[in-house]
Amino acid sequence: MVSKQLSRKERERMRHRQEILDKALKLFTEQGFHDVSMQQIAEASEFAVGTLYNFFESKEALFDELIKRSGERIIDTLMVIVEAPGTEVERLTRFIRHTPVLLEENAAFIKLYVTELGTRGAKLSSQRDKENYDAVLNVKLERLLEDGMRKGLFRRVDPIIAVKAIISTIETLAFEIADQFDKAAATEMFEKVEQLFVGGLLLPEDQGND
Amino acid sequence: MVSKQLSRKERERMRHRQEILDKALKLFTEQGFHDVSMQQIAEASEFAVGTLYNFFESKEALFDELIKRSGERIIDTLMVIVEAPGTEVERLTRFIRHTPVLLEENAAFIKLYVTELGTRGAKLSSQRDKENYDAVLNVKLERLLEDGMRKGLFRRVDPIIAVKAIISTIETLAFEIADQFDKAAATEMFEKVEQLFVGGLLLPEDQGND
DNA sequence: TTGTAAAATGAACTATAATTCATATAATGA
DNA sequence: TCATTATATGAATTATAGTTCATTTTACAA
Repeated sequence: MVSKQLSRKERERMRHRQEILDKALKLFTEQGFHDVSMQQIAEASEFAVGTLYNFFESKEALFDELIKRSGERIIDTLMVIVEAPGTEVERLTRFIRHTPVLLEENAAFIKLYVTELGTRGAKLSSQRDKENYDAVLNVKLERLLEDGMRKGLFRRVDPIIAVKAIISTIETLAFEIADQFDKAAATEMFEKVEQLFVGGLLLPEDQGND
Repeated sequence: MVSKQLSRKERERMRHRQEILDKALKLFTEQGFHDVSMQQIAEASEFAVGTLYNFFESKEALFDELIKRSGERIIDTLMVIVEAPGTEVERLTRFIRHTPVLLEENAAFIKLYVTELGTRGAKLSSQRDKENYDAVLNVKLERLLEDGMRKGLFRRVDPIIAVKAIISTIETLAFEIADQFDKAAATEMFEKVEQLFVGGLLLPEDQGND
Protein backbone atom coordinates (compact mmCIF):
# COMPACT_ATOMS: atom_id res chain seq x y z
CA MET A 1 0.00 0.00 0.00
CA VAL A 2 2.83 2.35 0.88
CA SER A 3 5.72 1.87 -1.49
CA LYS A 4 5.67 2.41 -5.20
CA GLN A 5 8.99 4.08 -5.89
CA LEU A 6 11.68 1.50 -5.49
CA SER A 7 15.15 2.18 -6.74
CA ARG A 8 16.47 -0.01 -9.51
CA LYS A 9 18.67 -1.69 -6.94
CA GLU A 10 15.77 -2.40 -4.66
CA ARG A 11 13.74 -3.80 -7.52
CA GLU A 12 16.67 -5.95 -8.52
CA ARG A 13 16.89 -7.26 -5.00
CA MET A 14 13.20 -8.09 -4.96
CA ARG A 15 13.61 -9.93 -8.21
CA HIS A 16 16.47 -11.98 -6.79
CA ARG A 17 14.42 -12.73 -3.73
CA GLN A 18 11.56 -13.85 -5.89
CA GLU A 19 13.84 -16.03 -8.00
CA ILE A 20 15.02 -17.82 -4.89
CA LEU A 21 11.44 -18.28 -3.72
CA ASP A 22 10.40 -19.64 -7.11
CA LYS A 23 13.16 -22.20 -7.27
CA ALA A 24 12.66 -23.17 -3.65
CA LEU A 25 8.96 -23.65 -4.26
CA LYS A 26 9.70 -25.97 -7.14
CA LEU A 27 12.11 -28.04 -5.08
CA PHE A 28 9.94 -28.17 -1.97
CA THR A 29 7.02 -29.24 -4.09
CA GLU A 30 8.97 -32.06 -5.66
CA GLN A 31 10.75 -33.34 -2.57
CA GLY A 32 9.15 -31.91 0.54
CA PHE A 33 10.62 -29.53 3.09
CA HIS A 34 12.92 -31.97 4.81
CA ASP A 35 14.45 -33.40 1.69
CA VAL A 36 15.56 -30.17 0.10
CA SER A 37 18.87 -28.68 1.22
CA MET A 38 19.95 -25.08 1.15
CA GLN A 39 22.70 -26.22 -1.19
CA GLN A 40 20.13 -27.42 -3.66
CA ILE A 41 18.17 -24.20 -3.46
CA ALA A 42 21.40 -22.28 -3.95
CA GLU A 43 22.33 -24.26 -7.03
CA ALA A 44 18.85 -24.05 -8.51
CA SER A 45 18.62 -20.30 -8.02
CA GLU A 46 22.24 -19.76 -9.06
CA PHE A 47 23.28 -18.04 -5.89
CA ALA A 48 25.68 -19.12 -3.19
CA VAL A 49 24.36 -20.56 0.06
CA GLY A 50 25.62 -17.51 1.89
CA THR A 51 23.54 -15.31 -0.36
CA LEU A 52 20.38 -17.13 0.60
CA TYR A 53 21.10 -16.15 4.17
CA ASN A 54 21.32 -12.51 3.13
CA PHE A 55 17.71 -12.81 2.05
CA PHE A 56 16.28 -15.17 4.63
CA GLU A 57 17.02 -15.78 8.29
CA SER A 58 16.89 -19.53 7.94
CA LYS A 59 15.55 -22.34 5.84
CA GLU A 60 12.34 -22.31 7.78
CA ALA A 61 11.95 -18.56 7.38
CA LEU A 62 12.28 -19.02 3.64
CA PHE A 63 9.59 -21.67 3.73
CA ASP A 64 7.33 -19.53 5.87
CA GLU A 65 7.60 -16.65 3.46
CA LEU A 66 6.57 -18.98 0.66
CA ILE A 67 3.50 -20.05 2.56
CA LYS A 68 2.57 -16.60 3.72
CA ARG A 69 2.79 -14.98 0.29
CA SER A 70 0.74 -17.28 -1.83
CA GLY A 71 -1.27 -18.69 1.03
CA GLU A 72 -2.75 -15.37 1.99
CA ARG A 73 -3.53 -14.54 -1.61
CA ILE A 74 -5.36 -17.79 -2.19
CA ILE A 75 -7.34 -17.66 1.00
CA ASP A 76 -8.28 -14.06 0.28
CA THR A 77 -9.57 -15.06 -3.14
CA LEU A 78 -11.68 -17.82 -1.65
CA MET A 79 -12.96 -15.51 1.03
CA VAL A 80 -14.20 -13.06 -1.57
CA ILE A 81 -16.02 -15.83 -3.40
CA VAL A 82 -17.69 -17.13 -0.27
CA GLU A 83 -18.85 -13.66 0.65
CA ALA A 84 -19.94 -12.59 -2.81
CA PRO A 85 -23.62 -11.81 -3.43
CA GLY A 86 -25.99 -14.52 -4.56
CA THR A 87 -27.91 -17.37 -3.00
CA GLU A 88 -26.09 -19.83 -0.79
CA VAL A 89 -26.36 -22.42 -3.53
CA GLU A 90 -24.68 -20.12 -6.02
CA ARG A 91 -21.96 -19.12 -3.63
CA LEU A 92 -21.12 -22.70 -2.67
CA THR A 93 -21.14 -23.68 -6.33
CA ARG A 94 -18.80 -20.87 -7.26
CA PHE A 95 -16.52 -21.76 -4.39
CA ILE A 96 -16.09 -25.33 -5.55
CA ARG A 97 -15.84 -24.39 -9.20
CA HIS A 98 -13.15 -21.88 -8.57
CA THR A 99 -10.61 -24.57 -7.64
CA PRO A 100 -9.41 -25.21 -11.21
CA VAL A 101 -8.66 -21.51 -11.63
CA LEU A 102 -6.65 -21.51 -8.42
CA LEU A 103 -4.86 -24.64 -9.51
CA GLU A 104 -4.02 -23.19 -12.87
CA GLU A 105 -2.47 -20.13 -11.28
CA ASN A 106 -0.82 -21.80 -8.31
CA ALA A 107 -0.35 -25.46 -9.08
CA ALA A 108 3.10 -25.83 -7.54
CA PHE A 109 2.25 -23.81 -4.49
CA ILE A 110 -1.00 -25.60 -3.80
CA LYS A 111 0.75 -28.90 -3.96
CA LEU A 112 3.26 -27.72 -1.39
CA TYR A 113 0.59 -26.17 0.77
CA VAL A 114 -1.44 -29.33 0.82
CA THR A 115 1.51 -31.69 1.25
CA GLU A 116 3.29 -29.94 4.06
CA LEU A 117 0.42 -28.23 5.81
CA GLY A 118 -2.69 -30.01 4.58
CA THR A 119 -5.36 -30.82 7.12
CA ARG A 120 -2.90 -32.99 8.99
CA GLY A 121 0.52 -32.72 10.57
CA ALA A 122 1.91 -29.81 12.51
CA LYS A 123 5.58 -29.67 11.99
CA LEU A 124 6.42 -26.18 10.87
CA SER A 125 5.82 -22.79 12.32
CA SER A 126 3.80 -21.67 9.30
CA GLN A 127 1.28 -24.31 10.27
CA ARG A 128 -0.06 -21.74 12.66
CA ASP A 129 -0.71 -19.25 9.89
CA LYS A 130 -2.39 -21.90 7.84
CA GLU A 131 -4.65 -22.83 10.71
CA ASN A 132 -5.67 -19.25 11.23
CA TYR A 133 -6.58 -18.75 7.58
CA ASP A 134 -8.46 -21.99 7.50
CA ALA A 135 -10.35 -21.29 10.67
CA VAL A 136 -11.71 -18.07 9.24
CA LEU A 137 -12.58 -19.64 5.91
CA ASN A 138 -14.22 -22.60 7.59
CA VAL A 139 -16.39 -20.40 9.75
CA LYS A 140 -17.54 -18.43 6.74
CA LEU A 141 -18.42 -21.60 4.89
CA GLU A 142 -20.25 -22.94 7.92
CA ARG A 143 -22.30 -19.77 8.05
CA LEU A 144 -23.04 -20.14 4.37
CA LEU A 145 -24.37 -23.63 4.90
CA GLU A 146 -26.34 -22.64 7.98
CA ASP A 147 -27.97 -19.77 6.14
CA GLY A 148 -28.78 -22.08 3.26
CA MET A 149 -30.40 -24.55 5.65
CA ARG A 150 -32.36 -21.86 7.40
CA LYS A 151 -33.73 -20.69 4.08
CA GLY A 152 -34.66 -24.23 3.19
CA LEU A 153 -32.20 -24.41 0.32
CA PHE A 154 -30.05 -27.12 1.86
CA ARG A 155 -30.87 -30.34 3.56
CA ARG A 156 -30.12 -30.25 7.30
CA VAL A 157 -26.68 -31.68 7.98
CA ASP A 158 -23.99 -30.80 10.46
CA PRO A 159 -22.38 -27.73 8.87
CA ILE A 160 -19.00 -28.29 10.53
CA ILE A 161 -18.74 -31.81 9.20
CA ALA A 162 -20.00 -30.75 5.80
CA VAL A 163 -17.41 -27.98 5.51
CA LYS A 164 -14.62 -30.33 6.51
CA ALA A 165 -15.81 -32.86 3.97
CA ILE A 166 -15.91 -30.27 1.21
CA ILE A 167 -12.51 -28.79 2.04
CA SER A 168 -10.74 -32.10 2.46
CA THR A 169 -12.20 -33.40 -0.77
CA ILE A 170 -11.11 -30.31 -2.67
CA GLU A 171 -7.63 -30.44 -1.15
CA THR A 172 -7.20 -34.10 -1.91
CA LEU A 173 -8.33 -33.83 -5.51
CA ALA A 174 -6.40 -30.62 -6.04
CA PHE A 175 -3.28 -32.35 -4.85
CA GLU A 176 -3.83 -35.27 -7.15
CA ILE A 177 -4.05 -33.25 -10.31
CA ALA A 178 -1.70 -30.39 -9.45
CA ASP A 179 1.19 -32.24 -11.08
CA GLN A 180 -0.01 -32.58 -14.60
CA PHE A 181 -2.57 -29.87 -14.64
CA ASP A 182 -5.16 -29.86 -17.38
CA LYS A 183 -7.75 -27.12 -17.22
CA ALA A 184 -10.50 -29.01 -18.98
CA ALA A 185 -10.04 -32.15 -16.94
CA ALA A 186 -9.86 -30.15 -13.72
CA THR A 187 -13.04 -28.25 -14.54
CA GLU A 188 -14.85 -31.47 -15.23
CA MET A 189 -13.58 -32.98 -12.01
CA PHE A 190 -14.74 -30.13 -9.84
CA GLU A 191 -18.10 -30.00 -11.55
CA LYS A 192 -18.51 -33.54 -10.32
CA VAL A 193 -17.51 -32.48 -6.84
CA GLU A 194 -20.13 -29.80 -7.07
CA GLN A 195 -22.73 -32.34 -8.17
CA LEU A 196 -21.80 -34.53 -5.25
CA PHE A 197 -22.01 -31.87 -2.59
CA VAL A 198 -24.42 -29.28 -3.92
CA GLY A 199 -26.60 -31.97 -5.47
CA GLY A 200 -26.41 -33.85 -2.19
CA LEU A 201 -27.04 -30.90 0.07
CA LEU A 202 -29.83 -29.42 -1.97
CA LEU A 203 -33.30 -30.33 -0.87
CA PRO A 204 -34.97 -32.83 -3.21
CA GLU A 205 -37.63 -30.41 -4.44
CA ASP A 206 -34.98 -27.94 -5.51
CA GLN A 207 -32.89 -30.41 -7.42
CA GLY A 208 -32.47 -29.91 -11.13
CA ASN A 209 -32.60 -26.11 -10.89
CA ASP A 210 -29.12 -25.41 -12.18
CA MET B 1 -0.37 -69.39 9.04
CA VAL B 2 2.63 -71.64 9.50
CA SER B 3 4.24 -71.10 12.88
CA LYS B 4 2.71 -71.76 16.24
CA GLN B 5 5.48 -73.36 18.21
CA LEU B 6 8.05 -70.70 19.00
CA SER B 7 10.72 -71.33 21.56
CA ARG B 8 10.73 -69.17 24.65
CA LYS B 9 13.70 -67.37 23.22
CA GLU B 10 11.95 -66.68 19.97
CA ARG B 11 8.89 -65.42 21.77
CA GLU B 12 11.05 -63.20 23.92
CA ARG B 13 12.64 -61.79 20.81
CA MET B 14 9.27 -61.11 19.27
CA ARG B 15 8.23 -59.34 22.41
CA HIS B 16 11.30 -57.13 22.31
CA ARG B 17 10.68 -56.40 18.69
CA GLN B 18 7.12 -55.45 19.47
CA GLU B 19 8.20 -53.22 22.34
CA ILE B 20 10.47 -51.32 20.02
CA LEU B 21 7.69 -50.97 17.47
CA ASP B 22 5.28 -49.74 20.12
CA LYS B 23 7.59 -47.07 21.42
CA ALA B 24 8.59 -46.02 17.92
CA LEU B 25 4.95 -45.70 16.95
CA LYS B 26 4.31 -43.45 19.87
CA LEU B 27 7.25 -41.23 19.01
CA PHE B 28 6.58 -41.11 15.28
CA THR B 29 2.99 -40.20 16.01
CA GLU B 30 3.98 -37.35 18.24
CA GLN B 31 6.82 -35.92 16.19
CA GLY B 32 6.74 -37.34 12.69
CA PHE B 33 9.23 -39.58 10.97
CA HIS B 34 11.94 -37.02 10.39
CA ASP B 35 11.95 -35.60 13.87
CA VAL B 36 12.44 -38.84 15.75
CA SER B 37 15.98 -40.16 16.12
CA MET B 38 17.11 -43.73 16.62
CA GLN B 39 18.58 -42.51 19.90
CA GLN B 40 15.14 -41.49 21.08
CA ILE B 41 13.62 -44.78 20.06
CA ALA B 42 16.45 -46.59 21.85
CA GLU B 43 15.91 -44.64 25.05
CA ALA B 44 12.15 -45.04 24.95
CA SER B 45 12.32 -48.77 24.38
CA GLU B 46 15.21 -49.20 26.83
CA PHE B 47 17.55 -50.79 24.34
CA ALA B 48 20.80 -49.54 22.92
CA VAL B 49 20.88 -48.07 19.43
CA GLY B 50 22.93 -51.01 18.25
CA THR B 51 20.23 -53.37 19.41
CA LEU B 52 17.67 -51.65 17.24
CA TYR B 53 19.85 -52.51 14.30
CA ASN B 54 19.78 -56.15 15.31
CA PHE B 55 16.05 -56.03 14.81
CA PHE B 56 15.69 -53.67 11.88
CA GLU B 57 17.85 -52.96 8.87
CA SER B 58 17.42 -49.23 9.15
CA LYS B 59 15.20 -46.52 10.51
CA GLU B 60 13.08 -46.63 7.41
CA ALA B 61 12.76 -50.41 7.59
CA LEU B 62 11.47 -50.01 11.13
CA PHE B 63 8.94 -47.47 9.95
CA ASP B 64 7.88 -49.65 7.04
CA GLU B 65 7.25 -52.57 9.34
CA LEU B 66 5.05 -50.35 11.46
CA ILE B 67 3.00 -49.36 8.46
CA LYS B 68 2.80 -52.82 7.03
CA ARG B 69 1.65 -54.51 10.22
CA SER B 70 -1.20 -52.33 11.29
CA GLY B 71 -1.93 -50.99 7.85
CA GLU B 72 -2.69 -54.37 6.41
CA ARG B 73 -4.83 -55.30 9.36
CA ILE B 74 -6.92 -52.15 9.10
CA ILE B 75 -7.38 -52.33 5.36
CA ASP B 76 -8.34 -55.98 5.68
CA THR B 77 -10.99 -55.10 8.24
CA LEU B 78 -12.44 -52.44 5.99
CA MET B 79 -12.35 -54.77 3.03
CA VAL B 80 -14.45 -57.30 4.90
CA ILE B 81 -17.00 -54.66 5.78
CA VAL B 82 -17.28 -53.39 2.23
CA GLU B 83 -17.77 -56.90 0.94
CA ALA B 84 -20.16 -58.08 3.63
CA PRO B 85 -23.71 -59.04 2.71
CA GLY B 86 -26.47 -56.47 2.71
CA THR B 87 -27.70 -53.69 0.46
CA GLU B 88 -25.26 -51.11 -0.82
CA VAL B 89 -26.76 -48.57 1.54
CA GLU B 90 -26.18 -50.82 4.52
CA ARG B 91 -22.65 -51.64 3.49
CA LEU B 92 -21.66 -48.02 2.94
CA THR B 93 -23.25 -47.09 6.23
CA ARG B 94 -21.39 -49.80 8.09
CA PHE B 95 -18.16 -48.76 6.42
CA ILE B 96 -18.43 -45.19 7.62
CA ARG B 97 -19.69 -46.15 11.06
CA HIS B 98 -16.84 -48.52 11.62
CA THR B 99 -14.30 -45.69 11.80
CA PRO B 100 -14.72 -45.04 15.53
CA VAL B 101 -14.02 -48.69 16.26
CA LEU B 102 -10.87 -48.56 14.20
CA LEU B 103 -9.85 -45.35 15.88
CA GLU B 104 -10.40 -46.80 19.29
CA GLU B 105 -8.19 -49.76 18.53
CA ASN B 106 -5.55 -47.99 16.50
CA ALA B 107 -5.61 -44.31 17.39
CA ALA B 108 -1.85 -43.81 17.44
CA PHE B 109 -1.25 -45.80 14.33
CA ILE B 110 -3.99 -44.13 12.33
CA LYS B 111 -2.62 -40.76 13.19
CA LEU B 112 0.78 -41.79 11.93
CA TYR B 113 -0.65 -43.41 8.84
CA VAL B 114 -2.62 -40.33 7.93
CA THR B 115 0.12 -37.84 8.77
CA GLU B 116 2.97 -39.47 6.98
CA LEU B 117 1.17 -41.29 4.20
CA GLY B 118 -2.25 -39.71 3.99
CA THR B 119 -3.71 -38.98 0.58
CA ARG B 120 -0.82 -36.65 -0.12
CA GLY B 121 2.95 -36.70 -0.09
CA ALA B 122 5.17 -39.51 -1.31
CA LYS B 123 8.28 -39.51 0.74
CA LEU B 124 8.78 -42.97 2.10
CA SER B 125 9.03 -46.35 0.52
CA SER B 126 6.02 -47.65 2.42
CA GLN B 127 3.96 -45.13 0.48
CA ARG B 128 3.90 -47.74 -2.24
CA ASP B 129 2.27 -50.29 0.04
CA LYS B 130 -0.24 -47.74 1.17
CA GLU B 131 -1.15 -46.91 -2.39
CA ASN B 132 -1.68 -50.52 -3.24
CA TYR B 133 -3.98 -51.11 -0.30
CA ASP B 134 -5.91 -47.98 -1.03
CA ALA B 135 -6.26 -48.74 -4.70
CA VAL B 136 -7.93 -52.04 -3.93
CA LEU B 137 -10.20 -50.56 -1.29
CA ASN B 138 -11.13 -47.66 -3.54
CA VAL B 139 -12.07 -49.94 -6.38
CA LYS B 140 -14.28 -52.00 -4.10
CA LEU B 141 -16.02 -48.90 -2.81
CA GLU B 142 -16.49 -47.62 -6.34
CA ARG B 143 -18.14 -50.91 -7.28
CA LEU B 144 -20.36 -50.61 -4.24
CA LEU B 145 -21.54 -47.17 -5.31
CA GLU B 146 -21.98 -48.23 -8.92
CA ASP B 147 -24.08 -51.19 -7.89
CA GLY B 148 -26.14 -48.97 -5.65
CA MET B 149 -26.74 -46.54 -8.51
CA ARG B 150 -27.66 -49.32 -10.89
CA LYS B 151 -30.21 -50.59 -8.41
CA GLY B 152 -31.60 -47.11 -8.04
CA LEU B 153 -30.57 -46.82 -4.41
CA PHE B 154 -28.13 -43.99 -4.93
CA ARG B 155 -28.31 -40.78 -6.85
CA ARG B 156 -26.09 -40.81 -9.93
CA VAL B 157 -22.74 -39.21 -9.15
CA ASP B 158 -19.23 -39.93 -10.29
CA PRO B 159 -18.27 -42.93 -8.13
CA ILE B 160 -14.55 -42.20 -8.26
CA ILE B 161 -15.04 -38.67 -6.99
CA ALA B 162 -17.53 -39.84 -4.40
CA VAL B 163 -15.16 -42.47 -3.02
CA LYS B 164 -12.33 -39.97 -2.79
CA ALA B 165 -14.60 -37.54 -1.01
CA ILE B 166 -15.69 -40.17 1.48
CA ILE B 167 -12.19 -41.45 2.15
CA SER B 168 -10.58 -38.05 2.48
CA THR B 169 -13.32 -36.87 4.80
CA ILE B 170 -12.94 -39.91 7.00
CA GLU B 171 -9.17 -39.60 7.08
CA THR B 172 -9.27 -35.93 7.91
CA LEU B 173 -11.77 -36.29 10.72
CA ALA B 174 -10.11 -39.42 12.04
CA PHE B 175 -6.86 -37.52 12.24
CA GLU B 176 -8.45 -34.65 14.06
CA ILE B 177 -9.87 -36.72 16.86
CA ALA B 178 -7.23 -39.44 17.10
CA ASP B 179 -5.39 -37.45 19.77
CA GLN B 180 -7.97 -37.24 22.46
CA PHE B 181 -10.17 -40.08 21.45
CA ASP B 182 -13.65 -40.24 22.87
CA LYS B 183 -15.79 -43.12 21.66
CA ALA B 184 -19.12 -41.40 22.11
CA ALA B 185 -18.02 -38.20 20.40
CA ALA B 186 -16.42 -40.15 17.59
CA THR B 187 -19.54 -42.21 17.04
CA GLU B 188 -21.65 -39.11 16.87
CA MET B 189 -19.24 -37.49 14.44
CA PHE B 190 -19.24 -40.38 12.03
CA GLU B 191 -22.99 -40.67 12.19
CA LYS B 192 -23.02 -37.14 10.85
CA VAL B 193 -20.62 -38.13 8.12
CA GLU B 194 -22.97 -40.93 7.28
CA GLN B 195 -25.90 -38.54 7.17
CA LEU B 196 -23.97 -36.27 4.88
CA PHE B 197 -22.92 -38.91 2.40
CA VAL B 198 -25.53 -41.62 2.64
CA GLY B 199 -28.28 -39.09 3.11
CA GLY B 200 -26.85 -37.15 0.20
CA LEU B 201 -26.32 -40.10 -2.08
CA LEU B 202 -29.62 -41.74 -1.37
CA LEU B 203 -32.36 -40.98 -3.83
CA PRO B 204 -34.98 -38.60 -2.41
CA GLU B 205 -37.81 -41.14 -2.43
CA ASP B 206 -35.75 -43.51 -0.31
CA GLN B 207 -34.72 -41.02 2.30
CA GLY B 208 -35.85 -41.57 5.83
CA ASN B 209 -35.68 -45.34 5.58
CA ASP B 210 -32.98 -45.87 8.14
C1' DT C 1 40.07 6.80 -11.50
C1' DT C 2 39.26 5.51 -7.05
C1' DG C 3 37.14 4.97 -2.40
C1' DT C 4 33.19 3.09 -0.22
C1' DA C 5 29.34 0.50 0.63
C1' DA C 6 26.35 -3.19 -0.74
C1' DA C 7 26.01 -7.76 -2.37
C1' DA C 8 27.75 -12.22 -3.23
C1' DT C 9 30.69 -15.99 -2.25
C1' DG C 10 31.76 -20.73 -0.54
C1' DA C 11 34.98 -22.97 2.52
C1' DA C 12 34.82 -23.88 7.22
C1' DC C 13 32.25 -24.64 11.28
C1' DT C 14 28.70 -26.82 13.98
C1' DA C 15 25.20 -29.78 14.92
C1' DT C 16 22.67 -33.68 14.39
C1' DA C 17 21.63 -38.19 13.46
C1' DA C 18 22.10 -42.73 10.95
C1' DT C 19 24.92 -46.59 11.06
C1' DT C 20 28.78 -49.71 12.37
C1' DC C 21 31.44 -52.84 15.06
C1' DA C 22 34.71 -54.33 18.59
C1' DT C 23 33.56 -55.58 23.05
C1' DA C 24 30.76 -57.14 26.96
C1' DT C 25 27.08 -59.80 28.74
C1' DA C 26 23.81 -63.44 29.05
C1' DA C 27 21.93 -67.92 27.88
C1' DT C 28 22.46 -72.70 26.72
C1' DG C 29 23.85 -77.19 26.88
C1' DA C 30 27.59 -80.61 27.23
C1' DT D 1 32.16 -75.69 35.16
C1' DC D 2 33.31 -74.23 30.77
C1' DA D 3 32.87 -73.50 25.81
C1' DT D 4 29.92 -71.72 22.48
C1' DT D 5 26.56 -69.09 20.59
C1' DA D 6 23.25 -65.42 20.67
C1' DT D 7 22.18 -61.01 22.16
C1' DA D 8 23.07 -56.37 23.77
C1' DT D 9 25.94 -52.40 24.09
C1' DG D 10 27.32 -47.56 23.07
C1' DA D 11 31.44 -45.09 21.66
C1' DA D 12 33.26 -44.13 17.31
C1' DT D 13 32.50 -43.41 12.52
C1' DT D 14 30.33 -41.41 8.65
C1' DA D 15 27.31 -38.56 6.42
C1' DT D 16 24.55 -34.80 5.82
C1' DA D 17 22.94 -30.33 6.09
C1' DG D 18 22.12 -25.74 8.36
C1' DT D 19 24.59 -21.72 9.37
C1' DT D 20 28.49 -18.36 9.70
C1' DC D 21 31.85 -15.07 8.26
C1' DA D 22 36.29 -13.49 6.37
C1' DT D 23 37.11 -12.46 1.79
C1' DT D 24 36.06 -11.06 -2.94
C1' DT D 25 33.33 -8.92 -6.34
C1' DT D 26 30.35 -5.50 -8.00
C1' DA D 27 27.97 -1.08 -8.26
C1' DC D 28 28.17 3.58 -7.97
C1' DA D 29 29.23 8.25 -6.99
C1' DA D 30 32.74 11.65 -6.09
